[in-house]
Amino acid sequence: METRTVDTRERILDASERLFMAHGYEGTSMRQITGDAGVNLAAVNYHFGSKESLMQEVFRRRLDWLNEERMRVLDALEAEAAGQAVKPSAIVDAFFGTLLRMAGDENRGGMTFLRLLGRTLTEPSEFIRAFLAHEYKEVMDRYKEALFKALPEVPKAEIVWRFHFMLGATSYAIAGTDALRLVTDWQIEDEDSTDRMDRLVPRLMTFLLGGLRAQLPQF
Amino acid sequence: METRTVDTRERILDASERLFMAHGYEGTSMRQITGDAGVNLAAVNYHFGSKESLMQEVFRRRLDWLNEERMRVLDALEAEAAGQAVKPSAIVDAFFGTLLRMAGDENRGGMTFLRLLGRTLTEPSEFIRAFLAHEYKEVMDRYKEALFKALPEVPKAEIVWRFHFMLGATSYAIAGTDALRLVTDWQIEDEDSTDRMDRLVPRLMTFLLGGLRAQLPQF
DNA sequence: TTATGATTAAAACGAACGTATGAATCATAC
DNA sequence: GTATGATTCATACGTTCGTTTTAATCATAA
Repeated sequence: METRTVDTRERILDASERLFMAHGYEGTSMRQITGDAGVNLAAVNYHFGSKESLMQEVFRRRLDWLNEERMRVLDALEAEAAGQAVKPSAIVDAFFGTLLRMAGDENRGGMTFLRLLGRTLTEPSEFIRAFLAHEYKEVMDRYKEALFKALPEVPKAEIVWRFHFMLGATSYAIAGTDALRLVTDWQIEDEDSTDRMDRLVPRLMTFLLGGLRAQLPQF
Repeated sequence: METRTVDTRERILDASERLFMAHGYEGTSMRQITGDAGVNLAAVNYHFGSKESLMQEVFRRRLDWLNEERMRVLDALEAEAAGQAVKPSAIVDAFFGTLLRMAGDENRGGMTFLRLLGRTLTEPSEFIRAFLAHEYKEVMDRYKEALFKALPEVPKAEIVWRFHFMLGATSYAIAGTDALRLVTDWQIEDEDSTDRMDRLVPRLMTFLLGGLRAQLPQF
């Protein structure tokens, strides 16, 4: 009962991750998934119950670790700061850097999962929206509070918005690592695709911090 | 042949814009669209040929004006600069500000279209990706060149990436004008929803320019 | 007023969808 | 080796999908 089950479940989850990333939830059929995974059509309903539950499991498998890691890192930063405010750059790196570094970790989904996450955050079906809101709530609240403390001179509403802008920039940065040229037909000459992800992290971080710390707009 | 046809076409386009925005392309059925529009099921295929062509027309109806307007504004800026480089803030406002100001113009789709555009940029089906790439190519190239000229000390690859980050932040800012709390459960207290859009423009612009002009990352 | 072309309407098409069923096959424990 | 429960398999169910077809209805010009 060991290897068969585990293999089948994993194969389904891997194929789903790939296909949901490429074609979205509604655009991916169970027959594509089971065909790609090389398992029987009925296997998804046997192991996961339904397509919706499968989608949730695809996310849970990755997000559980990601959000726990984010909590751990922020815990460490706050312990180190010993009551003082944590630097904004450290908070941003803990949240977005931890996410981006998943791209290099194939065991945690790598680029495929990141791109799936990026696109799903803007195309949420009702059920997945509710699911993500629940999965993310705790972490979001922690980081929000940390930023409030780190930037006491910036109004809270402004911080919330800027966090949201950062999410968007990051989402596009991920989703568009090769989709960039698909929309814009741009090319970045002197880099091959392995370099690109390594350079993306400092590039994006610089951009995010520039935006986060920008001078307040005048009303 | 006048009012009937035009009405039916417009009613279909309006309903499609709403429904595609709310549920995505694959998640919206022709029966929902024609039901919502109050027209016969066959009307879509009669007037537009297919669901794909309908989707393209939904975008063309709005993007044609948007991209022409972006061209006009940039033309004016460059004429005014008389050979000198245009200020980055002016370029960013011409591109993103022009987009955001559509939100207040109900005749040009308003928030509904903006949110549709925002979500579609990250969830493109193959056919719509190709369509958008074609629709946007000319404008993108113009603005890219303008930014190269405006920021000669920043490497071109860096500018391309930052443009992409700005697109992402803007897309989220739009798509999330009320979806923010759906993912994060955040609330921005002291503002009602009419205020929110007006304040969003300067907020986002500040963020974008902060990111665009951030000090270069150290490799 | 009648002929003509454009539009709408009702109904049906085959294909694909997510899911359920019951038999076959597997691994394990006795 | 046989019984038992877990898993896989082939197949079918009922729905819904985008599209097509054919007839009815409308607006307009002769």
